[in-house]
Parts: sequence; structure tokens; C-alpha cells
Amino acid sequence: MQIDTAFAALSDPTRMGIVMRLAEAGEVDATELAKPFDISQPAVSRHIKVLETAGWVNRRQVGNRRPIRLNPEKLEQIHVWTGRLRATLAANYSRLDTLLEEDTK
Amino acid sequence: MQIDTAFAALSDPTRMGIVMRLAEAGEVDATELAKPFDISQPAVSRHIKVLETAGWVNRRQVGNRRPIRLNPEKLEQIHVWTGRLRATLAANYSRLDTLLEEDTK
DNA sequence: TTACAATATAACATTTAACCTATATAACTG
DNA sequence: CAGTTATATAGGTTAAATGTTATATTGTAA
Repeated sequence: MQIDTAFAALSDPTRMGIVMRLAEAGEVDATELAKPFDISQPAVSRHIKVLETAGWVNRRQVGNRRPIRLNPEKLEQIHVWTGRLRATLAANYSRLDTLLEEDTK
Repeated sequence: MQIDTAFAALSDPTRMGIVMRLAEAGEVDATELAKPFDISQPAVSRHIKVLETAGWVNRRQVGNRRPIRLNPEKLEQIHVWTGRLRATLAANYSRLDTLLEEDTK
């Protein structure tokens, strides 16, 4: 499942910004995507590649442009994962609190 | 909100392993937490610190031990964030698909 | 108080990530 | 075909992350 790879891809503010923008704008060309950032075009190109490798975005070819869009499955995967972990945690929480009280005594 | 910091903290497999274990075990001492990993005790200690700084875990002091536990709020935060982004994406999706069809023509 | 156990910090080496400029590739335009 | 636009790759530099060993700190226990 390589869930840590998915997290690693979002650990950079530029990539996070790209993901947020794609969620709102739907589909954006690489060049357009690069504009708000104060780094070079090649740098953005590599960020996009990192996101693609991690499964966060898909690219298609339209003429000489490469529109990028979010892969909703990846988002879903993280959402589900956090949901499950939350459930696991909640299940263990009451037991844990009991232990904490004993410790305090 | 520094959501990318939260993701960065989970971008390392050791830290991800620590978080998973804490979700299941509730609360674990630093030494105990280090055992499954093939790295030194100081390395694990630093990973714990990264998680703590990012808000993923809390430590308390019990004698000369430092039991660690997950901070459920952080998990909740990520869960909510992915949920919202998913909603945003879904809202834009029908519009996007229309665009894609026009392109294909 | 002396020694031990749990954990953190320091100092240093090594790997990885991110950036830049220059250049390559591929498609569009005249 | 020649020039331009969009994007990717290569080569090199710098900074950040990670790991190691040695040592410091703090609490426990004899």
C-alpha cells in the first residue's frame, strides 16, 4: 500500500499547493500550475512527477500541453486510512484511560 | 494549520510504523517503541521528537520512562482535511468531465 | 552515594531532496 | 522547413534529513 509514499509526496509546500489547486480548478496545464510559485519551471515539472509517481495526479497529452488532474482514488485512500486508524485508536482509548488513572494513583 | 508539516512527519517509514503501533497499543515507552526497528535508540528518539513537534504524539513522564501516545486530534485533522478536499473535488468533477468530452471532439 | 536503566543531546558522516541553468524533445505555427 | 511554445531531462550545488557512536541527564534502586 506504501502509505508513507503518499504522505511523503504531500510533505512539500509546493506539492501541497499543487494538490489544493487541482482540487479546485479540476485540470490545469503544467505551465499554468507553475505560475504561482517562485521557482523555475523544471522544479515544478519535477514536483509534478513526484506527485504522479506517488499516485496523486494523472497527466494526459493534449497537443503539446500536459493537463494535470488529481487522482481522486488517492485522496480516498488517505481518507479511508485515517478513518480506520481513528477507529482503531478510539477502540483502544477507553482501555488506555483506565491505565492512565491507575498510573496516577 | 501547516498541514504539510503533518504529512512530512509521516513521510518516513519508521515514523509511520510508530504511529501505526501507537494506534493499536495505546501507549508505549520509547525503548519498547524502538525494539522492532533496526536502527539505534538515538535515531528512534529523534523520530519521536519529530512526531511530537508535528503534533502527532504526546509524551508524559512516569519515573524514568516516557510513555508515548498518539494525539487523536492530529489524526482527526487529517481525516477532516481529506474529507473536505474530496468534497471539493467531487463538486468540480462533473464540470471537469464535460470539459474532457469537449476536448476529445 | 554509587551504579544502573531509560532517554536525550552532541558531533560527525552520509544520503537524499530540492533548486538552478542549460539543453533536449515534441508538437504547433507560419 | 524554421521558429516558437510547452514540457522534460541532465549536470551540478547546497541544504536538510537520517544514521552512527559517544556522552549527558535524570530517575531508580541497592
